[in-house]
Order: sequence, then structure tokens, then C-alpha cells
Amino acid sequence: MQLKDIAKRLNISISTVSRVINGTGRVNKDTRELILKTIKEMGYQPNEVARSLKRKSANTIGVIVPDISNSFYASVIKGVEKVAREGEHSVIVCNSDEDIQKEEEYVQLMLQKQVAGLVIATVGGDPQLFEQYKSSGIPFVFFDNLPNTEENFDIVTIDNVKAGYELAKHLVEQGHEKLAILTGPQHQSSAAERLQGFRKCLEENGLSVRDEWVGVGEFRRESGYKIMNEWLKRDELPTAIFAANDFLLYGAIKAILEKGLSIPQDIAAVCFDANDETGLIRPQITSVIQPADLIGTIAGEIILRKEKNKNRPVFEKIVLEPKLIINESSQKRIGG
Amino acid sequence: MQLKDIAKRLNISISTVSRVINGTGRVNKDTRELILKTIKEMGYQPNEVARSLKRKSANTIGVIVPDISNSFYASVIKGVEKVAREGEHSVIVCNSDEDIQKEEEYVQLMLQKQVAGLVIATVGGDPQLFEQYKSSGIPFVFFDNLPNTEENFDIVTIDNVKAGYELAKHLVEQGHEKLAILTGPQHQSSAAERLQGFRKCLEENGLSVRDEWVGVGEFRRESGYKIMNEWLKRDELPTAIFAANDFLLYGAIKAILEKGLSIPQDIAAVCFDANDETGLIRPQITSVIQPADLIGTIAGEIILRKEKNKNRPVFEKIVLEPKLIINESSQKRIGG
DNA sequence: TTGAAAGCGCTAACAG
DNA sequence: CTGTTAGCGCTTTCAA
Repeated sequence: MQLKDIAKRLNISISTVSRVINGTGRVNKDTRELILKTIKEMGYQPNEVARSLKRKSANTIGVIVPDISNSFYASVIKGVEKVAREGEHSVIVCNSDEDIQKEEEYVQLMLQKQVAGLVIATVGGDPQLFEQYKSSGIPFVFFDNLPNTEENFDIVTIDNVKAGYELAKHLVEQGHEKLAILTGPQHQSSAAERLQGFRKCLEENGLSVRDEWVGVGEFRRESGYKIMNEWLKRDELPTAIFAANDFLLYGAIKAILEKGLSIPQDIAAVCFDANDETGLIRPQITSVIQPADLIGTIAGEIILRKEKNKNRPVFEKIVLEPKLIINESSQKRIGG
Repeated sequence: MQLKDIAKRLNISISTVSRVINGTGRVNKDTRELILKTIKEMGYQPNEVARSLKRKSANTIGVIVPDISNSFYASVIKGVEKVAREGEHSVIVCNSDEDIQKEEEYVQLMLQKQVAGLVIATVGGDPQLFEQYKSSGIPFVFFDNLPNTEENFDIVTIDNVKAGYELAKHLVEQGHEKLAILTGPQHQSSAAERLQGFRKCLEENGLSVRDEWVGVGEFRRESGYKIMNEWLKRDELPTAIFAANDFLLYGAIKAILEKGLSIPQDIAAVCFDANDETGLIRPQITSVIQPADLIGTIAGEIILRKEKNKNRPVFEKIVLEPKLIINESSQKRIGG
């Protein structure tokens, strides 16, 4: 079923049919209606691939995230999808699985598919990578992890240093002096900046950041579990832990509970992104919550806008305010 | 950057270049290497849209789920993506948001985009809808909810009646006689069949299914919360509740806890799909766990296979075994 | 207001 | 082994 068929049926040219479908140019009112009717009757659906080829854009927004199972990323995707839908675009989603190799491949794939733009939480750190992304000529909007490069890109993020600072400050205010941190790969800005905020806070409060309590792993449960277990083997334990994302903390908590210790009585805990969709996570986690849906929405909007404006070389860095949700996992210890 | 450019640079025809890129036909070894080298140098990327137009397929698998935030669906998507990647396909993901209207729109969109096939957890119930899907001519693989139609489709599912039966049986074996059920829209097969299994079990065990304890809502937390609150207002309470999915149960548990009751001491609880990614959900839920990743994998494979075999009219109904995970939420009451 | 025709970037006969 | 050519289904000049 294509233009040709309905044109033939009506004994008119395909360009006229095309015109009424696209609402471009003037078409006689009667023929327009006849065409519309026939289209409906025959159930014609335009071939988007052909359109895209002609248009040189696939009306599609690409999204690449490290882990679609993480509800933070799922919410971002939903946000992108919402604006995409409104703008008559669709969304291709890819999971990089925290693997820079896969990320690169998927970026290539998306480019080949002529996406209008890419929303990406990169896991890469090599500036060359971003130059390559840049040279593609289509808009890349970064969130979560920012590109390590001098090139200009659009960015939608929170202030991770500040948020890390605030989160650590909360622990300090609860009277904690022995703090440990679990964070992710240091070439990922979110991991590095959250650590930086943590450091800054401790230093300003006359506390020392103890190297043996700076645990650098991956943003996964297994990683948090492993690092925490190392710490638990030692004589001296921190009184509070700070995790750069939820999965790291969940792993750490597992280790803590297995050891027979409890939260927050023995060890208090806070983290980023612990957005409890179930409402049943115990202990309830004190956490910095990013406005995930909004991040996706804004990122999507930037891409649609740039597409309309022929990719004008204007770059925005949008900094959103996260929320600090205080919960039982960091409650002050009664007594000492 | 296109075929033309590299052909021009080398003073050869574009078809030769095309041949080496696709590895089709015989090409002189030296020219092949020269071409490969030049492609790399110039950083040529084939235009997938043009290829797709020619090929009449976009090498893409479409996936439509009701809610990408639900970890069950997220895992299915991951499964599809894995096989898609291996088969050099990509995945377009859409959220129907449990809205049949959106689902239809997205199906149309996917068809227009010439996807190779569609993996879908439909939320629709009208047979006409499925005839329409059928007439598209591309393979639809259903999971989770099955199409309400006589038409043949590929299906990857668990036996929901049986699983519902087993889950209810577990409660009965724990000594429960006053059972309530929370389920989803009855035009969705998963909701209806799980209820059916529940009924069958109670009847076989000489227990009555009390209409006032059959709560039909949507597969959302709010729905479970609302229905449970109604029940909690009455004098007589069930001693156990059975929910057709995790979100329904999470909502119900919220209501129960707010009322000052506890699980499983006052009310035991079981459900489908409570796959705890965090490991911190309390109480830990007794649940039927579907092999989500495998569902996605198999569904993706079916589509790739059909694409290869020119959509041979062979339809498979694949029934997978779920796991019943027994946890504290359904523990036997000590005493009475 | 309409139609003819060029062309989007690529693949695949077909001919040489 | 290589080049020419005809489309894939659509949009969009340009003429009529």
C-alpha cells in the first residue's frame, strides 16, 4: 500500500496525494476530501523510511543509558518519550551496560539511522570519544555523566559537587565523624564530582577523608557488596557510609546486614538516586533524588528545538535542583 | 559522506564500493583493501535509512510495554536487545502507559517505520484490534498479555492459570481459608487467567471465592492501595491476599501497614512479578517470578527467524516455567 | 490546482 | 571483476 496505489485508484498523480497527506501546497477541496476518504478506506500508511530518506532525518531521538533497569534511567527515558511523542518523534533506546565499547557502537548505529539527536548518559572518559561524537554534526545532550572535553555540548544535570556536599553535610550534622564513601569509576563525572563534594564537606568540617574508606568501584550492587565486605573485615568501622548511587548502597547494606549489624544504629547510610518505586524498601534511604522525568523532558526538548533550528550552534548547560529526602537510614543515634 | 564520495576519491564506481561494504559479489583483492582503507580514513558510515528503504525492512525490532519502570518489562527489553544486537538489529521501545489508544498509535508508528517485527505486551481486549495487527503482515510476538482473538500469533508466556493456582495453593497450604485477590483489567489475559487459577484452587480445596474479596483494578500501586483500603474498612478481614502483580501488592501493603497491621502476622501476601532488584524490600515477598530476560530473548529470536524465513506462516506458543519464590510475606502463622 | 520528473543514498540486476 | 542503471517510496521543485 503506497501513494502510487491510491493515486492510481483515483486517477490522479501521486504528488497531489502527497500534498494532501502533508498538508502542503493548495489542493482542490473536493479532491482533498476524496483523497482523504480513500486513504482511510484503503488503510494507507506512509512509509516512514522513505520519508526519512528524503527528509534526511528519521524523526527519532536516540537514548543511550548504562542500565535500563535502574529506575532513574527508566524515568529519564519516559521523559524523553513524552516530548518525542508530542513532537511526533519516536525513541530508540539502547543499553550500554556500562560498557564504553557498546556505547560507541550504539552511537554509530544511531548516527547511521539518522536520528535527530542523542540523549546520553555516557560511561566514557576519553576526550577523543567526544570529539568524535561532536563531529557527527547532530546534537548530543548529556546527562548524569558529562563529557570530559573542551568541546561544547548541551548538558542537563544537577550540581553533583553541591549535592554530594549537602548529602555529606547531613551526615556530619547527625554527628558522624567516621565517614566512608562508595563511588563509581572516576572517569565518570557523576562519580568523581560526588566524591569531590563529599571531600569538600569533610574538609570544611575539620574531618579527614581516610583513603582506606574511599571505595571506588562500579555503579553496581556487587561492587558495593564487595567493598563493604572489605571494610567490615577490619577492626575499625565507619559510623556512616555515603554511596554515589543506589545500587552501590544496596550492595553495601546487604553486606552490613549479613554481618548482623543494623542501619542506622551501627552504620548510617545515604546515597544518590534511591527512588523507591515500591515504597517497601527498608530501611528507607536518605537520598538525593534527581528530577529524572524532567531531565528527560528537557533533553528531548533541546533536541527537537535544535532540529527545528537546523542545529544552531548554541549550547545550554541546564542545572536542575535535586531533592534531598531524609529518611530513617541516616537517623541520629540515640546515646552514642 | 556517502558511497559516492569514496567512489569519486578512488575513481571507481559506487557499486564496487557497495560490494566490499556488503561483502557481496567478487571484488579484486587489491581494490577491496584500498577501499576498506579509504572507508576507514574518511570515516564513512552507511546510511541505514537508505539501506532500509531498499531492503524494505529497517532491521529493527519494536517493543511495546505498558510500563518501562516495571523491572519485569525492563528485563524483557534487555533480553530483546541482546538478541537484536547479536543479529545486527536495533530496538525501538515504546511505553503504552497501559493506554490502549497509545498502544495502537505506537503500533502504527512502528509499522510505518518498517520494523521487522513487534514484541508486545498488549493492554487491549478488542479482537478487531488484533485482526488489524495481523493484517499488517509483520510478525507480532505477544507476551504477558495474550491477544483475545482466533487469529494465530506467536506467543511467549507462562501458564498463568497454573501459576495462579500454585500461588494460591501455597497460601492454602499455609492454612489460610479467607483469601482475597487483587487483579487487573479482566480483558487482559494475565489478569483474568491469574484470577482463574486462584478460583480453581479455592474451589478444589473446598473454599469459597467471596465476590467482595475479588478486587479488580489496574496494575498500579494506587489501585492496590485503594482496593485494600476498602477491605480494611470492613469488620471481617481476609487472612491472606493474592495480587496479580507486584505493584498491586505494594499498594495493598502500604494500606495494610498504615492501618497498623503487619505482614504476614495479620495478613499474608503473595503476588506475581515481585522481582526485588534492590534486595531491600521488606517484607520479602513470596512471588511467582517469570523468566523475563528469557521471554525477551525468545521473542526476539522468533522475529529474527521469521525475517530470515520471509515470515513463514508458522506460529509458536512457547510456555515457560516461572519460579515460585517463597519468602517471609506468606509465612505460616504460629498459633492462630 | 495539478502533473512530470528529479533525486534522497543505497542495492542488485544486468551487461560488459 | 567492474560499471551502468533501475528502482526502493516519498517530497518537492518546476512547468503547465
